[in-house]
Amino acid sequence: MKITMKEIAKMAGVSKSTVSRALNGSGYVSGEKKDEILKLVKIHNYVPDSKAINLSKSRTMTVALILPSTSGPFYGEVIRGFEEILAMERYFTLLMTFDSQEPPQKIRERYISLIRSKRVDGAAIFDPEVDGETVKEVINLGFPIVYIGESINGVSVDTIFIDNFNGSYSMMDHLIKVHGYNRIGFITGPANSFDSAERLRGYKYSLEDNHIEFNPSLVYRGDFTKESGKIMTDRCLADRVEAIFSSNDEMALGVIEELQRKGVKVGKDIAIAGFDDVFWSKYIHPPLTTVHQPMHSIGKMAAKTILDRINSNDVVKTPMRIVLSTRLIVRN
Amino acid sequence: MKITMKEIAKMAGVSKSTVSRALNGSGYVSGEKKDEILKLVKIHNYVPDSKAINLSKSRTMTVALILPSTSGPFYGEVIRGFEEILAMERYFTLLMTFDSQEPPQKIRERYISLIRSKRVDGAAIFDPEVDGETVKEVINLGFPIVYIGESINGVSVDTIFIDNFNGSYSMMDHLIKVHGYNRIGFITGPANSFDSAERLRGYKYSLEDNHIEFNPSLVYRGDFTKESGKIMTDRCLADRVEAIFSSNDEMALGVIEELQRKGVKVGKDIAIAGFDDVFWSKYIHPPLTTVHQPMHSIGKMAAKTILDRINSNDVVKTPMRIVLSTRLIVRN
DNA sequence: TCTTTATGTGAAACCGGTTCCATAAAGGGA
DNA sequence: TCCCTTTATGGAACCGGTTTCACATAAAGA
Repeated sequence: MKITMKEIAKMAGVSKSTVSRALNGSGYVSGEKKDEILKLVKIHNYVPDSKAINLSKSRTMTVALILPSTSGPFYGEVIRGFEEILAMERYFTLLMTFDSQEPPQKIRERYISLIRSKRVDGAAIFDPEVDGETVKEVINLGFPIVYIGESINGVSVDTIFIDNFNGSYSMMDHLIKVHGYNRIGFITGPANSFDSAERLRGYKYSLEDNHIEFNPSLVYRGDFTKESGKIMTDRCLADRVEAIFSSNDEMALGVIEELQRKGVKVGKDIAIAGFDDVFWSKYIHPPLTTVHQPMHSIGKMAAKTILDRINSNDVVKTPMRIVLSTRLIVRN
Repeated sequence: MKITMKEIAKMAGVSKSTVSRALNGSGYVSGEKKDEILKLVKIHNYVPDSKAINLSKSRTMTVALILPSTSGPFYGEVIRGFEEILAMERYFTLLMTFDSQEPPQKIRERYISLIRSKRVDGAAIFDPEVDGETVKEVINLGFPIVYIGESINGVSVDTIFIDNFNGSYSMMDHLIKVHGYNRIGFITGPANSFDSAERLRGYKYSLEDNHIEFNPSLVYRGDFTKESGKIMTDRCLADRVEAIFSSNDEMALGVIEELQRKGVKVGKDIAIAGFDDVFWSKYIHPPLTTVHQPMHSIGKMAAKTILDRINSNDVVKTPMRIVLSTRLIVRN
């Protein structure tokens, strides 16, 4: 059942070393012996055991992708981009997810121990609420690591994230300049969300640059769920905003449903804009104007960055901060 | 940088064997030595190299999940269910995807070689258009394998799939018995789709059981894309059907959009039903009546089945066919 | 007191490859 | 002809753990 290199060697009347060389094309092997070995390999369907290769080469050709979930509209795209690049370089993707129920400490313990056990050659980590201390601990492991989704300050680590600020800024610019709205409400995400904070910053700066005074009472704290969008709708209506800019599509959907329930005409009486461009945002009624996030590119860049680190012997390579642009999607 | 068991042993003044036993709790180790070893392990942050463990135990604690993609509404759910179960048993998930561009032969070559290289202890394969020959080849590798998404005939292999037939049957039953429709059009998927074929079968049997004659001219060949839904709409209208049952939600959406463009009242002049219950099907206007597919459960069952095979020393265990029920979602 | 039996430990083999090194024959240049 | 490469090959060490086995000692049973 399990044929090893040793047996191939015996059958071919050569040593293991020669079989290894023949298979890898390393070192010298005479033509005839090579043919004979390759013939036997084919006949017996021999495939080297990757566990042995991994050990002796001390690398696994595997990179971990660590993220909060695999469902929902984003992560699938990230995974796809990631896997796409890794597969091209003959690397494998080890997936690790953590659900938000799990205590943060446990989550980090899990992925740190994964990395320390050297089961993977590197890791891309998408841990939206990670703290600086953890990041430091992780990079001190001396492994190729890239953090996704957040700009981590004060720590030397490769990061890849989305330009939330400019995405938000340009959406506001659109609402103000193209549609002429002045009174625009903003629904934030949860307090600890870096993404949300950046989007709020874009909102503020755009107002300022357009000479509209920032009114804190038009900023509503949501939590990225549809439900919170619904809840905030009433308050927006009470404040008589002309447009609502929701910091994600999910809440925008909540707003739309609630408005429709109340008989308010979305897009006429009040305008809605979202952020994310999740895949259903073009299917809802009316289609949602939103900011597209290049999740697929994020996955690809993460993979490229990691491979770059793995293949670079230059240990002291300067960490990079890769910012990917968003794109305004105008629909309604 | 890299501390090994040997060095821990030397520092503790014991042999590797003792360290190994202390760490794994196997065999006898005296209390004091154990404490001393554990102390050193903690101090030096020692974590055994999983590559070495893998080799000597000849298992990897890793299971492959092989599927066509990671994006879209389905696969994320499958992955989530799969990973969820594996993580609980301290197994890892190795993800492998293939895009539809790639020639089928290459795809299979890739995953067969993955399995043969013994990089994983088992694999769940979601390969919708796999042929019987390939499946035979795969199971002859003697590895724990489960095929997802399709009932494979004549081959002894664990399979997990959705009850497309009954899902379709009960939708038809609903349309006929509850709404009293007699003239129902059916839009199929592509010719090679097993799912689509089963749904068509459900359509036919339900007609038969309800004493309505099957009319082949009311079956329209689509290809699961929204576009093909649009295209078929005209023909449905020409044939003056009372209801259209689309074999997936995507095409149903195409139909709805096309009907609305033509000014036909969806739900009044003509009824539409879909299949899949994708995320957005409840958000479109009007909300779509459809058949829910338990993708999350599929992932979970696949993982459980694989783990079961891995942990069972009973080699000749009878293959299982696990059929997961669909659920009718009535919305409009 | 004399076996058994339970406990504790290290040397060495093993998992299945890669790689270093010594050795040797063949070919090429002076 | 002599010396130096280049080509070929096998033995042995190594990667970093696990596991078997032999042996030693202490506790328990007869």
